[in-house]
Amino acid sequence: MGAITFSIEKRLKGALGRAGILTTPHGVVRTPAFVPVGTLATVKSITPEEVKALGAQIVLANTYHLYLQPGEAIMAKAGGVGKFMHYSGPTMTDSGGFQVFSLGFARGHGITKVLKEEKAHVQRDEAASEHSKLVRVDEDGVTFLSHIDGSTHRFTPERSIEMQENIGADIIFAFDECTSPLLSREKMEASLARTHRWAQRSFDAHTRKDQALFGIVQGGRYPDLRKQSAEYIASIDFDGFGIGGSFDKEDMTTIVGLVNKILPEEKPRHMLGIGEIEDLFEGVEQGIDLFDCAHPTRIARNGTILTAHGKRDILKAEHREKFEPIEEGCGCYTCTNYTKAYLHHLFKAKELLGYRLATIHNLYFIVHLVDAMRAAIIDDSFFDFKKEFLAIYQAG
RNA sequence: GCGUCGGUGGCGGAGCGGUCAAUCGCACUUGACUGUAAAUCAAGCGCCCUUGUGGCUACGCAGGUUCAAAUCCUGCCCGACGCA
Repeated sequence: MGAITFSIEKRLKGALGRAGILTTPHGVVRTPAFVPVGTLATVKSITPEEVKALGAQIVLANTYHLYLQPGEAIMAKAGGVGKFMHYSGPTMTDSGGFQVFSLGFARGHGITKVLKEEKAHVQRDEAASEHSKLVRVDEDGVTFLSHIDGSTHRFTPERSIEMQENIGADIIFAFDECTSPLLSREKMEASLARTHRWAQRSFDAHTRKDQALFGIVQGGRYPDLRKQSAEYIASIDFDGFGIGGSFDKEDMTTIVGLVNKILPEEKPRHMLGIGEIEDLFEGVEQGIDLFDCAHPTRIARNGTILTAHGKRDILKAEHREKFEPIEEGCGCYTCTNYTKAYLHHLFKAKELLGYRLATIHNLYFIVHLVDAMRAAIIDDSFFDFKKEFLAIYQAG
């Protein structure tokens, strides 16, 4: 080790949760923490200074997207993503493995990585392993057609690591395959075995010791495969771990708990791409230290505002004359300065400021919520906090 | 006063004898969004119901022609422009 250190400050009694401190070359992250997603070296619509100001401690960017534009060479010349985007805090990059899914099977199937009950009846295994024309997976790696211009590109574990070293984040991830939640058992097994081989190759390819490398646990919705994956990935000396892949909404908690019971507790665990309110509580309880998720920023741009009383669609006419903050008592920049009526107007008019203000609020909300979970672990009130918060949130 | 063009659903604007309850855009309503191809996408949008190759009322108003009219004819009302 060396790039990062992780220490546990307090454990959650009766569960796997913990409050910790993660130290990176660019600063400290108090965990559990929510990591805003800045795919293209920008958290869409807001500045890095605003990201910091709203309370975020670390940002995650994406290798596939940065590789396509502006290109890893630019990142390297700039002195790394952080410097390039003028963000001085800790950073991490995803390996591009998620794009195997998002540009592959997910495309055109209307399927997201977390499968909800209502959708479970649709074509469970039917064509579930097919990828779109943009992605082709083989043993050695993945061939992508650029979603931008259709040109062909090749990712292997070695290339992913090389690119991530050029991009230069503090924490990087092994190259994996994020599979569809509809994938059959048989195909899941094959994919998992390959992801394991890719994990070892990623580990072997990693040379920059000022960057931490996290291995990724897969296994879909199969508990035994998840267990097997956790054991295998834990056997490699990664600096930390990501839990990736797809889940059935109902048993995500169980699977995360099962995995975290196996992963070494002295290393940080990152839940990839999870960020709905209920899921964050479950994840923290089950021992997750970091979460990244595009959800809060994306729904913000689409007009959905997170509040303690549930989600609100700012586009609805009911907000037209509400000259009050989105959320009473919220300390974010948006709520302390602007009204629902104003945001409603901005969204109706498709004014850029609306997207900014909504993004600032949603990120503030979710970052502070996870911070509050941390505080609750420390003062032994996590379960009460969870119960009370969710009761109000889910009541709408 | 004469002439020309035009009056279509909340708005703009198609249609110009049947397949039109009426293309399309906007607006509006609802829903989705979980390691970001997303400032995006989907559905609905005359009224009624036993929800259907269902009924009813509709394309300025009133008549007429036709098996059939938003679409053709006549009159009236209204608007724009031109000429007096």
